[in-house]
Amino acid sequence: MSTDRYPFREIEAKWQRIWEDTKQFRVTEDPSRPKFYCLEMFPYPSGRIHMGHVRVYAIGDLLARYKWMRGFNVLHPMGWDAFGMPAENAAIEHGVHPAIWTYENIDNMRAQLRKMGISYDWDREVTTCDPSYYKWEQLIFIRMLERGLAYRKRSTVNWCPSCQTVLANEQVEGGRCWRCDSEVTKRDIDGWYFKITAYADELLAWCDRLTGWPERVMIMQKNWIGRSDGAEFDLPVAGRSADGTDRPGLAIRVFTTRPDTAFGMTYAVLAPEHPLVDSLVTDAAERERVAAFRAEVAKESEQERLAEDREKRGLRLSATVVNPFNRAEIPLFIADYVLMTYGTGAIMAVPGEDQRDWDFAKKHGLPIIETVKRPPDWTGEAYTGDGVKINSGFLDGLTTADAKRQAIDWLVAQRLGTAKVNYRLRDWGISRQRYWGAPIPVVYCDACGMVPEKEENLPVILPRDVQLSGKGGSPLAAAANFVNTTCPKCGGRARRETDTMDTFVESSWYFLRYCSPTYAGGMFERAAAEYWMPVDQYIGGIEHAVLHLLYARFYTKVLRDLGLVKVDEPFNALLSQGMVIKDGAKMSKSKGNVVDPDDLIRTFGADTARLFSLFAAPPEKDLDWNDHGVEGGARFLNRVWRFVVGHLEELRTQSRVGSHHPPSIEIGGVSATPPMAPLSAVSPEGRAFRRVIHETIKRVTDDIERDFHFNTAIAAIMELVNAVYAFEQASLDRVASAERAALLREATETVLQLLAPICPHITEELWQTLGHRESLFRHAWPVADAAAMTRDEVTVVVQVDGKVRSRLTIEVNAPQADVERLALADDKVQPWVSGRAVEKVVVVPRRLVNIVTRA
RNA sequence: GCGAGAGUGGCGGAACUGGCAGACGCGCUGGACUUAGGAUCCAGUGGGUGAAAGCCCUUGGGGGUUCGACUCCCCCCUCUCGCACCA
Repeated sequence: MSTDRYPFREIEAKWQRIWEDTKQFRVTEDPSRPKFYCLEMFPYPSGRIHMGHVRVYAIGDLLARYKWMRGFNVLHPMGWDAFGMPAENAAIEHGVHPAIWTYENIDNMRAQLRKMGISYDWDREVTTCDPSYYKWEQLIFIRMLERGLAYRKRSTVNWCPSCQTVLANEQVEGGRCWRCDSEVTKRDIDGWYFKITAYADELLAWCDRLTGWPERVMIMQKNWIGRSDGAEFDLPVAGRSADGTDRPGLAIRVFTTRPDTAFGMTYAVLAPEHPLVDSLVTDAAERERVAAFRAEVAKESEQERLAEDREKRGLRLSATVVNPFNRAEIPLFIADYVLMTYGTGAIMAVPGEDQRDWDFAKKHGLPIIETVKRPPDWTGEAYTGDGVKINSGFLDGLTTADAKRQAIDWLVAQRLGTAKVNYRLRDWGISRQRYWGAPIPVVYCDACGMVPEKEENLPVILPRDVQLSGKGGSPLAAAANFVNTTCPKCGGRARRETDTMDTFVESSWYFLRYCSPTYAGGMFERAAAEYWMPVDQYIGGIEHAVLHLLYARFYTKVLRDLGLVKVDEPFNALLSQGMVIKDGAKMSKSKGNVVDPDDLIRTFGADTARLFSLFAAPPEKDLDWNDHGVEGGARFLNRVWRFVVGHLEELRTQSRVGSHHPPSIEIGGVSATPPMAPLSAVSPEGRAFRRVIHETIKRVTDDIERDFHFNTAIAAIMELVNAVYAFEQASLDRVASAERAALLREATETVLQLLAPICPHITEELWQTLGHRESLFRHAWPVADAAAMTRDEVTVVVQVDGKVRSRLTIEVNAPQADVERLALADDKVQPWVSGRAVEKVVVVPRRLVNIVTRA
């Protein structure tokens, strides 16, 4: 590699120091300026940053600095998602206290991030394991408790045997723990829940309103919430009416999205764990069969669940139920394909219109009734499409949609059921049987039961001295000083809750804390939050599509309903960046394809690392890391450096074309250079070059502004630099030296300005070298000069029958007829037209002519 | 199975509302400067054919719409991601 690289080490250290010493990126609320809240997902302090961090923070900094140059008041903070399992595991393995481990890691990572030269307002740094932070979420917990939004229940939960804790549904991916990839098992356990289901509809509705979010993420969230509209009604158990009347004594409540198919119900199914099963069994023998079936299902469920084409297993009960629609008595089963966790845990089975029921019916020899007329060419099994109702009593002849409504109306009229909406979304289980998390601020008193801690006693501080074994059970339970307390209500003896909160609770509101990070009077200062919120641009990995991003949306709505914030949604726009890949695989130690950002920055500098991260791929796509590509980035920056340093004398002698020392105007604290006056009497080379300069400004601005296409923005800057080199050569004897110097100056400054958000150090340095006293980031983003971009002539492609045969250079506004005539007369076109009849000529102004011929 | 997205040179990737396919970078080839260069600069670089001008082919495959298709429509293939018995 290069031996004469620009001195990036000194430059980067120098500017990082200057930005910090002058607190250049410190911001305060300023109602007179437009604000821009730019936020990247804060990191877990694992100890070292990785290339994924480099990428996301490079993207964020580009946007922040760009907006800064556009005159926005930019909030760009950084902090630490500091609670979590790895700290605890480190403690168990190496005997370091999680707090020490965490804070050391934070120091390391902060130092690493500083070397990237990102425009953070470090005065706003937030660390979630600090009691002054989690105090406020304890307070909110109590508020939620008061409103029934936090509650405790015993339930079957996801248990990670490796992490020794409960996981929320969102934290199980394909039956495995999201963090450690262990297979998740089931457990019945008491725990705390946040009632996210109360917001299911609102979360869903906003999915369509958050237009700044990627479609993909919104679809994932919609699917996760999983709203389905249908009906719920009772199937009376035959011979079990309460008092010999029609009113059902014992009945099975079922949920269906297809009430229109009720006449096709030929059996019904309960989940094996359904609580009613016990009261339905008639004798000891059946009880035994049921117990055996349940045991079998429980045993195999975990592995079987993942098996493809799993056979549906079921057991017929002696009890039968009555289909209220047609009074038919039908068999009742328990079967593994019905889940207790969804709907009512029981279904009406309509094999004619449901493939699962069809499979089961075939296996158990149950009748199949079609209730929707099949299309003429139908050859499938269960038919799930729309159509006209048949075999359905009073619904016959209706469309499926009408029949659904009528069936529900009928159920309501008969007082048998109602319309019902079900969600796949479950309440968020937030209890963790771990130490390194925020304590849940409640106590258990023998006399008063569960009692929230008094607000004035908050925060409930996580005790320092705790034995961590990793062997299971909440570690806090063994901390007698912590557990034993007094009841906030009666003053009697009480025990503290020993579970801690899911760390996703901290990340559900950190963006609010950044608005007023040291505020001691509450979670955040109202005025500050009202000024800064919502986040204008959020940037982070797709892996949080339904985790953090859903929780944060929910939590924000809770805070809104508690009267604390005004916004409905925390993040106006989301950019979800792709992974960093190398050699076709995600970087990992086991694959040996890890690139260490420290090494990278040491060898090439932060500017190069950032440049390549942004250049190699558009942000939403995976980035294929390539060491040679990085060298290309370094080469480009060297090229910029060499040009400026090598032409310093010439560049310094001249101010910009059009005006000497353009006056500065102030836009929101940023001094703007007004557009250049149009040039008069300059050489053709000079005009062409200046057009390239201003076209580049437009391209780069559009690429950033329109769709985050930073890779093409960088390509455009590279083209401009190439053009600078070319012009430098070409202009030597053809352009007057004053004009040449002025244009080179304008081009150079433009390059530095456009490159500034991407590579802030080298550009600051060269900007200063050119004689500027003030930081580049106190100068405005350049504005493309429309006059410079006008052209007199354009190249028009001439096609004959769709194939390019020639090119014409013509006046921009040449009349269509002239263009057509010139094209037909062209030497290279002639041979292709002669002997053939010209059928028509298509002229696309300023672009192309297509001559269509016929033999 | 359902849902979403993607298939373009040796590689990463460009191509706005249909209008010169392959920008920019990597790699490679040649040249210049050099004691030397793995530095730098210049030139070339989709495939085929040709001495050259040129011609033909080319955006996963096959149809279609159109003067014109990477772009729009239909069918198929492959890959990635998400959900996965959600009634």
